[in-house]
Amino acid sequence: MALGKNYDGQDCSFAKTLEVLGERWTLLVIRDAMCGVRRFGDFQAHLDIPKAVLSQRLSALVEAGVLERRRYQDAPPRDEYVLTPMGRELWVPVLALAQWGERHLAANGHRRLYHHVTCGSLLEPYSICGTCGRSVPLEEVEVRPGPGLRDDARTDLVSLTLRSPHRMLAPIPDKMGETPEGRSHELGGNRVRGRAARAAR
Amino acid sequence: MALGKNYDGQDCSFAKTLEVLGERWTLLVIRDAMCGVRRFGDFQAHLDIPKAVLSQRLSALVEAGVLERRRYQDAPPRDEYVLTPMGRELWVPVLALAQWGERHLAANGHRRLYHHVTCGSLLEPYSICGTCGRSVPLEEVEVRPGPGLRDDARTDLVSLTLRSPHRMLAPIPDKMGETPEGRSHELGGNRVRGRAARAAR
DNA sequence: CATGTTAGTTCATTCACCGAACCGTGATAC
DNA sequence: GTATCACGGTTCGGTGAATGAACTAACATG
Repeated sequence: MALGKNYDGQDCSFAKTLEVLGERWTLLVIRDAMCGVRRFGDFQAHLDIPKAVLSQRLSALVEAGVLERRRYQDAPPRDEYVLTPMGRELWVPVLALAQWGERHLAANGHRRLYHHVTCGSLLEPYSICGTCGRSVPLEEVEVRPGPGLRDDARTDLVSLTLRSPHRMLAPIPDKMGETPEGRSHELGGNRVRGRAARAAR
Repeated sequence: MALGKNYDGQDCSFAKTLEVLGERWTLLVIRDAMCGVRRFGDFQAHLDIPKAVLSQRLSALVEAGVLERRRYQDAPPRDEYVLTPMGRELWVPVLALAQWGERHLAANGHRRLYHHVTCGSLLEPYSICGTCGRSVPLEEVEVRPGPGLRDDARTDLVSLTLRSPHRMLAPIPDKMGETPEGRSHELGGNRVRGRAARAAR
């Protein structure tokens, strides 16, 4: 619980919302899920979050109906976590928070640009497409790297994938384009290899 | 800090946003400020938050530029906390989160309804007025109690004020309409008297 | 001068987060 | 077949933040 249980008389749904979304890491998990992150290891490498916390957050979000846990492989049992329709509706507040941050906290220019995938236009506030004038749902959005992303040293699979334009909700691929070596410096985590073998069969 | 300091390589402003807004209680403080709560005691009584935490959150929000601390009385030095323009821009994400919660988490119907004050229409997502079609800024919004608020037992000044329609950002009044007595049951906090004396001079 | 009000701070306890280590299951290497 | 590795967790001890109660400061009231 994000705010103690004594909420019997609390008067607005905002508090209830924060009970579901307000804990540390939770909104970042949701944002990653919107970008197509589905697997435990990808969340973990990209967010650099303790596994125990990630596990608890994923379970809580499944419990709350924001994520759905889905078996995608039985051999070693593996699940992935995907947004439910209820979770996808969080696009509005998530984008609004992101755009607020871009306006007021991004010193080096925007880091992520959100485009309407059908016409390519940049999204304006409220997820409104500058060309169509319509409000664009998450399914029609593409993230592109912005100028503020220049010096991004992260080497995890999600960060690498998002260095190119990426359709929201489209799964992060199993591997990247075979960067042969010279990547094992940094702080030990963030390895990219591995899934290639299983995926190749 | 909401998420540890190791954010050198973090890739989206969303994380930075959550460093400012993501801590426990912070968004509730902002939401209260949008409703016109300005004084330490009113925040404290309405949110039922430990004073130490409230003090820390208010200072952090002032530091971040979301709130402005403003002396309103010198006799005993007293400050009030009001939203800056940057803080007022948080209306869009705050409303979006509130509306998401109302849709998905409010079992007994909506608790708060947000109306465009000039034409009276209910606000749609993105703070768009159903009648005008324009996006409505916080300054033109009125909160009204919704059907889900039926059994609201809270007796603090803010809750009492919000039982009637209230213009957003309009300060919570110093006192209510003299409910003579019969209010000192409950759990000890939440007293309403007191400010009448000073205000009357 | 005793009491009350408001906005804090201080302090001890409790709780959540953290990182490291460990575990279970299956795949791969030898 | 056995050793090793990858993945997705769980367990556990240490740390830091949240909590609630008590205390303080500055003034007002009676």
